[in-house]
Amino acid sequence: FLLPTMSSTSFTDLLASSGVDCYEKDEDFRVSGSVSLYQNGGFYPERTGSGLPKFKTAQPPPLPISQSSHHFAFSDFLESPLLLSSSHTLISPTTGAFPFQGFNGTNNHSDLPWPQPQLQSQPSNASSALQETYGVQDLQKKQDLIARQTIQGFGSDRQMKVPSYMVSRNSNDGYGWRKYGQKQVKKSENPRSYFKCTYPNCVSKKIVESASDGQITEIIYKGGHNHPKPEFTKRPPGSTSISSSSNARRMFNPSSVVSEPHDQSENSSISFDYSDLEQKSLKSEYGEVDEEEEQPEIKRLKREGE
DNA sequence: AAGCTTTGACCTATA
DNA sequence: TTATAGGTCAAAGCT
Repeated sequence: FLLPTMSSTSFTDLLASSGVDCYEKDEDFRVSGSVSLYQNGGFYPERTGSGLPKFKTAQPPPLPISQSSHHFAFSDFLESPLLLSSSHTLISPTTGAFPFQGFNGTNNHSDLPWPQPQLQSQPSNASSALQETYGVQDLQKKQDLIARQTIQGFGSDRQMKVPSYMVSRNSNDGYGWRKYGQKQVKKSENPRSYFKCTYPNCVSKKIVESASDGQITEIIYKGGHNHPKPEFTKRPPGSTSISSSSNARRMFNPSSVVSEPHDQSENSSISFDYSDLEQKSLKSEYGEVDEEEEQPEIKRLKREGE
């Protein structure tokens, strides 16, 4: 299942899917692979007995991810934050930081096409990481922090910021988000922006904490989407790239045909094509060779899957 | 005109 | 009960 290309997926591709891709077909709350980070990091929204999302959970439930491919789209894997921890992490084009490099091999998934069960079932890893990262002594009091394990602290011994282009465009995760508030909170020097999913009746929300320079320092997801990613996104005329939405859609309807191989949507609230951006960034700023070689492969394989 | 962001006010939970 | 902080509302303005 195209696994060989997964390791080539850049970290930024994964981060780009900052949304909790947890479209539910039923109350079973089946989630797709991209939730793995949330599992480890606590973004995973927990369900209460009433079926309502339970936010800020400290103990993410066991991840019911099927490792079979039929619940999983390649594009979702491409977007999966899981790979953020892979050995193929990239230098952030915007920050110059090495995102998610803090695992130091203990949670190295570089050779894993999919989150390993033991990792999924060990939320304490996140706790430990946080404890090391932040020196948190009282995890009971910090469960909220754990639940909202941020990208910046995910197994890292130093703050890792998400390149601003990944989120600052307001959800490069294929979903539409509408900002409904902003607040300066005490616990953080950076203001928080509050977003709601624009899909009708979708209660999914996210909170983005960003520094003054536009860099995202924290992303908190609340609730899961009760719908697939929008299939059609706005895009500039003449665009020929595939959007993450289109890719994701295939997960729900594998037989669907994506007419355009590379939907490059630049609509700020719908989707954003990071792969192109990343490629450009890598080429122009870092002269990345691997990505230059492998990105076309990814695109080619994407087309093959259609 | 629709949909978005901004932003002060308001609501709610917690200590 | 009150103070505080975080989250949300909603009117206004913008694109």
